[in-house]
Amino acid sequence: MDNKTRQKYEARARVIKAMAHPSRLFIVDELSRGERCVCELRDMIGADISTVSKHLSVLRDAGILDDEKRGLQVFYRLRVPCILNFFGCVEGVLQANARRGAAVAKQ
Amino acid sequence: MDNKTRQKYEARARVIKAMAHPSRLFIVDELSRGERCVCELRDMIGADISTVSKHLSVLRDAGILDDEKRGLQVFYRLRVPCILNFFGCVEGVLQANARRGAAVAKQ
DNA sequence: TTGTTGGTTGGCAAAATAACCAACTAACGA
DNA sequence: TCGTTAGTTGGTTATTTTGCCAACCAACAA
Repeated sequence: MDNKTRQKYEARARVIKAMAHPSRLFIVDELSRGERCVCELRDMIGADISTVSKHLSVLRDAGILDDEKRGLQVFYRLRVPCILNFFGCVEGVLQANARRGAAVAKQ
Repeated sequence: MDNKTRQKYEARARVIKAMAHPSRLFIVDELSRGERCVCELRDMIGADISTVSKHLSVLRDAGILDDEKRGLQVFYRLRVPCILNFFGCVEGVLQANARRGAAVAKQ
């Protein structure tokens, strides 16, 4: 694998990595229904606000979210809606796993 | 977020996490063109075979790959082709980032 | 100006990942 | 049986990620 190819996959991995955390997946899912401020997300997730803020900046830095400050609050929204397509496929994987789990259990 | 919801996002994150590495992304991409044995992937990736083997088991354990031993070799293949849809969206994010980077540079 | 609210940043400790080497197993051939 | 090849597993070390607390910043109100 040459250097250019390696860089291509590293760039892709940075985007995927940004999604690779339960709270961050929740955020993406929630923002698919419209923008939310940090405090709303903190209430839903139930973690320290600094933790939520860091998750949001991971997603923003990856190019998945945009932020906008209005008054005291900062609102985040999805920048790339196609990111939602992930969920369908991931659910498919999980359901296939469940079926396989059941089949293995029967053996 | 209740416990059941948390578990849902944890399950999804496990699948996404399995993809969140440059070599594993490369493997998924390569297997989209057909099954490959471990040694072929090792040659392409250029890492120790034990490293490649561990990457493959991460993807298999997540339910993304299937493996089959034939003779001395173990062949891996994609179990869930829809995983490829990820790439299109990820490329879109990267291109949007590049445009934004150019725009920021112009400021 | 002072206080308050909403959010970000720095720092730290704990946990998870990653890569290699070494040891091992399985399948095959001589 | 013995050696070889293909791959997996265990162990170790280095790096990254995570989450909280504390300190800080920005916008607004009193």
